[in-house]
Amino acid sequence: MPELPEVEVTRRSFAEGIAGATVLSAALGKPLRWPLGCAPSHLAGQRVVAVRRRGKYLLLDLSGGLLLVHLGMSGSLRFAHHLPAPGGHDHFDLVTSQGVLRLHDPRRFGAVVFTTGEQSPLAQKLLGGLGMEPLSDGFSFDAFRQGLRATRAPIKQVLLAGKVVVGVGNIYASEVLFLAGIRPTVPAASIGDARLRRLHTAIREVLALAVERGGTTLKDFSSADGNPGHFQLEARVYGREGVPCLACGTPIRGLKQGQRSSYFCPRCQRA
DNA sequence: CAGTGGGCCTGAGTGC
DNA sequence: TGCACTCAGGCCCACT
Repeated sequence: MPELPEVEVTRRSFAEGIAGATVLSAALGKPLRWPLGCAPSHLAGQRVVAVRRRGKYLLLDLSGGLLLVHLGMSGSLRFAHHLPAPGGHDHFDLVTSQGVLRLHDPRRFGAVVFTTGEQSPLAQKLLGGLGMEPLSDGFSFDAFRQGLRATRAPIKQVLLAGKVVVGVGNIYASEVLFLAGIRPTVPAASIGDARLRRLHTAIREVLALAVERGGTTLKDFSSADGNPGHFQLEARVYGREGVPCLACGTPIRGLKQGQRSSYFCPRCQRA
C-alpha cells in the first residue's frame, strides 16, 4: 500500500505522540515477513526516543536498540490511547505509556524487527543498500545522473529498485516518467540530460506534494491518527490503460516489467 | 557482479 | 451463488 509519502505521513502522525514514551509491553500476532529478533518482553522498559524514516522503513529509536517497521504492501499503523482488542489482521502491538502503536497488515509482507542499532548486521542488510532520499539535499541532479549512468536496466526498474533513489513505488514511477516524457522501458543510462532534469524535478515535486497534502494517490490510505489521505494527486497514467491521455488524447498503454505493471502515453513519452 | 524472476500472503475483482 | 483465476501500492533472495 504505501510508497514514500504514505510512510512519511504515517511517521509524522505519531512521532511526537510517542516520543518520550516508555514501552510497557509488546505483543505479536501471526508471523510477519521476518521474526522480531527478540522476545517481545525485551522491549518492555525501553524508552522511545524518536521516530525516523529511511526509504519506506520507519525507524523507532529505542533506549536499548532500534525497532524497524516496514508496511509492506498492505500494512498500516494506528497510534491511540485506547485501541480495541486486536482483530484478525493486527499482528503487532507496542503498548507504551503514551498510547498503543498497532500494525494492521492483511497480507503480512510487512515487518517489525528489533536490532541493537543502525550499525548492526541486520540493520545494515536492510538499510545499507538503500539509495538517496529524494526529499533530502543529497539528492542532487549530478548524483542522480551518476547513479543512472551506472546501470543497464530500464529506467522504470531502476527507480523501483531503490538503489539510486528510494521511495518511488510502482504508482509514482509511472507518474514521474510521464511527467518527464520518458518511456518506462528505455535504458536508464541512455536518457539525455534534458529529460533527466525533468525526471529529477518530477520525483522531488510529486513526492513532496504528496507528503504536503497528507495524502496520496492511493485508495485506502489513512495515517496513524486515522485521518484519510486527501486524494489530491490523481494518477495521470497509472491504471488508465486504454483511456485517453489527459495531455494529448492518445490511449494510455500498459505493459509488464519485472512482474509489475507500467503505464505510459506512447505519444507524450517517446524516448 | 548486475540483472531477472519467484515467492511471500490475503482479499478484491472478473468471467464462466 | 460458487468456483477458478488474476491481480495488487514491496522487497529479499536464488539463480543466470
